[in-house]
Amino acid sequence: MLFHIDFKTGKPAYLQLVDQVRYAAASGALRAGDSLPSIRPLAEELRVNRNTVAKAYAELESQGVIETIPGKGCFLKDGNTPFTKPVRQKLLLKEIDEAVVTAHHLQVDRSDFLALVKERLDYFESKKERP
Amino acid sequence: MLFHIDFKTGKPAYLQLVDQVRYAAASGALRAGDSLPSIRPLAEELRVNRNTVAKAYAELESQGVIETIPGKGCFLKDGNTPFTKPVRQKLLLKEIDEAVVTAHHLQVDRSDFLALVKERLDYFESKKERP
DNA sequence: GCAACTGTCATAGTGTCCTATGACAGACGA
DNA sequence: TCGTCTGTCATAGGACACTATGACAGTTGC
Repeated sequence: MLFHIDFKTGKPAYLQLVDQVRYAAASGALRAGDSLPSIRPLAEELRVNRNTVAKAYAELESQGVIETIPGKGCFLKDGNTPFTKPVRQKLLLKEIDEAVVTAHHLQVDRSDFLALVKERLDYFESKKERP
Repeated sequence: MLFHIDFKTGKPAYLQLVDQVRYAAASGALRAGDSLPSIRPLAEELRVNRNTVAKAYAELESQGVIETIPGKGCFLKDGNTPFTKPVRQKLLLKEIDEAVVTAHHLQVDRSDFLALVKERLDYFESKKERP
C-alpha cells in the first residue's frame, strides 16, 4: 500500500495524506495522468472517514497537484504551475529559510548542509528516472 | 522594533514570535547570552497578551534556543544541541525533503534550487559576520 | 433504466488550540 | 523592607480544526 496514516503523531490525517501524495508525485511514484485511489476504498484502507480523504484531495486540488472530475475520479496533473519564475522562487525561499535556520540551531555547518541537499536531490531524481 | 506580529496570516501569534526569534538567532541579530525583551513590555508592544509571549518563550526553551531564569529574564543560549550528529542530520532531512518536494511541484530545477540554497546560506553567514 | 461506482455538500459533534485574566513566587535596587 | 521588576501557573472562554454522518449529483456499464 502506498499511503499510511500515523495516528500517534498528532498531525492531522488529511495533511499526512497531502504530504504523501506530494511526495509520491515528486519521487515519480505517481505520474501525470495517473489516477489516484478513489475516496471510499482509500478511506477504508487507511481507517479514516471518507471525508478526511476528500479533504486531502480538495487541498491537493487547490494546490494544483491533482485534478478531480466528479463522477470519474482524481488524477495527477502535469506539473505546470500558474506562477512566474520569480514568484515560484519566492515561495520556495520560505521553506529554504526554515531549513537554513534549523540547520543553524542544530549546528549543521554549510558544507554538511549542502551535502545533505544534494543527496536528497539525487535521491528524488534517481527515483524519477527508474520508476 | 525587532519583532512583529501579523494578525492577518492566521498563523498563531506565539508561533510567529518563535520563528522570528529563531531567525534572529540564526542571522546573528541575537547572540548567545543576549537577553530577550521581557514578557510584559514585549506583549504590549506586539499588542498581544502577555501569556502569548510567555508561551512563545516556553516553546523556545523546550527547543533549547533560549534559557529562562524566573525573576531575571530570558537569555539566548549558545547553540549546543543535545543531539548527536546523525540525529541532527535526520531532523534536518525532514525540512530539506519538504523543500525539495515543493521545488518539484513549483518546477524549480536542480541548479536553480542549489543556487537559492547557497544564496540563503551566504546571506545568513554575512549577517552573522557583520552584526 | 438500473446498479454501482465516482466525488460533493450540508450539518453536527468533539476536541484542542489559542488567547486572556488574575493571582502567585523569585530577584533586585532604593 | 518595600516596591517593582522578572517569569509561572491555574483557569476559563471562544474559535476553529478535524472528523463523522447522511443525503445528493454526475459517470459508467449492464
